[in-house]
Amino acid sequence: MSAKILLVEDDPALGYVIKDNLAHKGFEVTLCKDGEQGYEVFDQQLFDLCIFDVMMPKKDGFTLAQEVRKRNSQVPILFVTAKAMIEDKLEGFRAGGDDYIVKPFSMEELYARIDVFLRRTNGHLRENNSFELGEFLFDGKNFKLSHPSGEKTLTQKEAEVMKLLCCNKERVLKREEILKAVWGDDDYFMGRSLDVFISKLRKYLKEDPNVEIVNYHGVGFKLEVK
Amino acid sequence: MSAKILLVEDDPALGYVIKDNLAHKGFEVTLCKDGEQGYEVFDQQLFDLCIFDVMMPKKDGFTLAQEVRKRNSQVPILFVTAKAMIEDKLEGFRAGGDDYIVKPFSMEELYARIDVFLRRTNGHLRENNSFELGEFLFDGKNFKLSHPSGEKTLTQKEAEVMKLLCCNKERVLKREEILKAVWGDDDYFMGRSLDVFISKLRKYLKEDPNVEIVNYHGVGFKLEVK
DNA sequence: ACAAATGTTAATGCTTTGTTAAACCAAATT
DNA sequence: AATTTGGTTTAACAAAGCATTAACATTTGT
Repeated sequence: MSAKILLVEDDPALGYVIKDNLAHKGFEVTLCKDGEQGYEVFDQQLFDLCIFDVMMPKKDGFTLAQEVRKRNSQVPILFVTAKAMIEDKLEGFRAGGDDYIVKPFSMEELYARIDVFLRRTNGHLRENNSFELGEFLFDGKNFKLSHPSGEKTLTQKEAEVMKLLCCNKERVLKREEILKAVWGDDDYFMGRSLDVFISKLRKYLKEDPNVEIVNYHGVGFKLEVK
Repeated sequence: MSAKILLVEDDPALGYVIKDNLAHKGFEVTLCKDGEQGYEVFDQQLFDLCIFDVMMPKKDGFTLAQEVRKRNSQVPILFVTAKAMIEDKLEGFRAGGDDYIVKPFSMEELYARIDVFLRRTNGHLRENNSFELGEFLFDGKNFKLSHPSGEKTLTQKEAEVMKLLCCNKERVLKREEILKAVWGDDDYFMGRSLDVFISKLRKYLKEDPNVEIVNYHGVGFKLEVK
């Protein structure tokens, strides 16, 4: 399954070159021309990796990255920067698990970086599997949902759905996306099964009225924390 | 008692970020800027863990590690490497009980590694593989499981499974991981064999109701001590 | 008001796990 | 070389644990 990459780059020429190259390598690339558009698109799809140019009109790469992170999404982000930028800022992000690449760079270099990230994601290294959800704490690794009032161990499927929701907190996940990610496929019965799981999770989460899985009729679900 | 960590990293920015983060987590970190300085410092204090950057001026991480090994065979060493290095060399070290982490990495990942190491040191007896388990004491080197009420010598396989569980106490170990680690492979019958061993170990452990091997349906097992 | 989508609960049935015993195998012993 | 012995794997069957399906209620959009 080819990795989906969100590329946000304001220079049309460069953007096109990168997209084209990556596409040839078998990646599925979505190109946006500025930070705002980038955010909109990010909000609607699941990506395996983001590549953000740092200097962009409307919304720069760092701001965009911060907004993405607010979503609690764990996608790795690779920054493209014109030259040795403010090292501090870049290092900060690096410590956060992201990386950067300095223009001009060769496609080889870019592949190398992407490779590291994707290997890491699949190679179970990137497992920050703890999520705060209002009064809850969900440990995706041990399937434990804990709350001041008690602790519940979820089943595998429950945990998988929960994790997906947590990774995409405050954002509408399409039914299809969830089914694809957790069930691997999408038919009528799986859809109903998903509903059953949502129902179960809601039951577990009802201790804290501020945490809610809301339905978007005909679209999907969103995990909200007030 | 906070663990003492020796960090040798030539990049000042990265070194600082790591040190700062670890310090916040309650570790006592000593930062050195190159291999030579690192060795001097190592020579004067006892550390619970070393983190060495591989590529450094004056003395690289591997060389430093070899010198350290000559002195003190047991400190775990975590290598930090710029990119997919010569895998062979890294794997060699890994077999020696050390580990490595590839840049860029998140602090979460780093904690996870450190955690594994320090947990391994657990019963403050890293040399003879001793683990405390409630009322039990398991000596992984001599396969002896002792309890106030008596002592039992485990067989090879029993001990291997037991040890793996002990090293990963309070964590869910996937069936696949156990099979890979103990049997080296993973087929249906090995899986059943694992179940048989779990059953045996449970029998041995039932003297202390606070020690329990719990099953995670469809996933694996976890050793819990209440 | 109607059809489609979602919520909820319960039953059904498949898969995984628990346990015991027999088969198997290799090393040690006679 | 045969036999005993200790340990691991296979087999067989019982018991749990879960996801799915079904069935029915409720909500939403048109």
